[in-house]
Amino acid sequence: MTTASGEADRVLVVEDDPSVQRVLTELLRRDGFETCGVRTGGEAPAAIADFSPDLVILDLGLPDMSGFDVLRDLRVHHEFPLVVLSGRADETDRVLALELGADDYVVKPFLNRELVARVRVRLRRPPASTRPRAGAGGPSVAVDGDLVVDHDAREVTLEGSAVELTAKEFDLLVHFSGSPRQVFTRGQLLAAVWRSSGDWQTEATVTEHVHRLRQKVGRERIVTVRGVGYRFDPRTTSPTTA
Amino acid sequence: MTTASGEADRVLVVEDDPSVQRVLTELLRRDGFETCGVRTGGEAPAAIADFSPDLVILDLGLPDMSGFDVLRDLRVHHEFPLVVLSGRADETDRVLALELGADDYVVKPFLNRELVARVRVRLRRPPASTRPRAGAGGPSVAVDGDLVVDHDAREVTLEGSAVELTAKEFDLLVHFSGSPRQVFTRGQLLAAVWRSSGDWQTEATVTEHVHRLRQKVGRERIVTVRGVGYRFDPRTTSPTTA
DNA sequence: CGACTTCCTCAACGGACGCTCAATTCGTAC
DNA sequence: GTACGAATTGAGCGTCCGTTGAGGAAGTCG
Repeated sequence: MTTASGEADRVLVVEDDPSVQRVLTELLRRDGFETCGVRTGGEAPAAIADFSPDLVILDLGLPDMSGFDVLRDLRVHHEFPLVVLSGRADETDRVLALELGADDYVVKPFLNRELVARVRVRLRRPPASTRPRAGAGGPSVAVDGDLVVDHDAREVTLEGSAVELTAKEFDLLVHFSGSPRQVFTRGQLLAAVWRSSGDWQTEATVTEHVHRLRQKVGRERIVTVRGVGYRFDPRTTSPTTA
Repeated sequence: MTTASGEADRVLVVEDDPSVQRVLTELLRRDGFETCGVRTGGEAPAAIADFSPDLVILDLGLPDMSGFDVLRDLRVHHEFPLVVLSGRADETDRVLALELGADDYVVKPFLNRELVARVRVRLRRPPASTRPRAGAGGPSVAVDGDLVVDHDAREVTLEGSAVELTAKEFDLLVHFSGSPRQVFTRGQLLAAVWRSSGDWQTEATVTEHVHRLRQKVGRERIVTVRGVGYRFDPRTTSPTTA
């Protein structure tokens, strides 16, 4: 029952010691995972792009850069579960790694079956992570009735004529149209759309942008869920029509 | 910055050793969690119903029953993250606990700050973009005869037509429909649905909301258990059908 | 390098919605 | 018949949302 739907989960192992690397990949492969290994933190980004892992095992004691830096970088750009391996058992290191975004911290030397079990637990939680990230995966154009959202061109047309959206308005619309009928709280929208800026904005900002967006794409497309947040409702005109 | 919007996460500690119990609850409380402690596995279900924890810490070495049995039972009925504590360091125990549904396994004696860090990791809110779509995990739509409860959209339809529910009414319905035929006292419903506001509301408020909910989803679905509370009874139309 | 434009942020306010609770009526158990 | 618990109603009041406008940052053009 490891892999519900045919496809094996992919695990990327970032580990400089060749023997540990071999043990890990062999263990995981025997357990039904697809694996890929790199030796340095510098190679990780490319490997992630090529391999699209569902989970990453990261050795903190890499030769080329601080493991904590690698960890932070990975966490900023990616959402897959991240299991940290380390030779250091200090509490400080453990806490730091976990707070930087690691989902688990395993001290070397590790127990083989336990490590595999921990990997499986991390892959069990979020059942099917949304894979369509890398270029080819997701559709670059979302359509809803007479509203067309072109992600690549960052352009929106309504009834055939272009709609001028600002950057934030567009990001907001993309987020909404990517999960139709899903209710988002203002906090969630802040986290998703205002991700870049370090300082936390007020939730009033979200309210105001929703207001602007409504004026431009039609008031009825974004419905207010009082006490909770907002939801993007696709135009379900008369289903009989077409 | 712990949680997005004000509300403290609740942690239930199931641990027989009083001193460990005290250390744990004190640690967590100092870190901003609400805590509740019980001493045996047998007390756990009632504590969960009353306290509605967001995470449970479970000592495997309980006096009254096998920790593994408790673990399995909890996992069957609940979805909250579950951190296992144990004095036993054998790999077999670790693997077994993880495969039975534990989300983490910490060996005693534990490091205080690490344990808190691990609790926080398990409670870390999944980024909005990772939200499980309809499908696995927790079903995002509950159906009962002609009543459909869409959790993501926070929308309810009865016989195909939409029902307008307020925020509290919806939360209440979700809680009920998540545990059909389970009787809840008004106090339990307050703890589960009215969790945000620090001051305890009157139980009369629950009565009144049940009343409103009945008007909207059908009187017969919510049964009064006199002297105790309420229970959600699914439409057991003709069992012969289907 | 400076003026202009665009857009982001947030505070302020009016209005509406819904939460809360008290008071009264109803039903049931003893 | 009486007493206790639940149902129902209604009104006060707090909270949340929509809207507007001003201040300010960032980018653009001359």
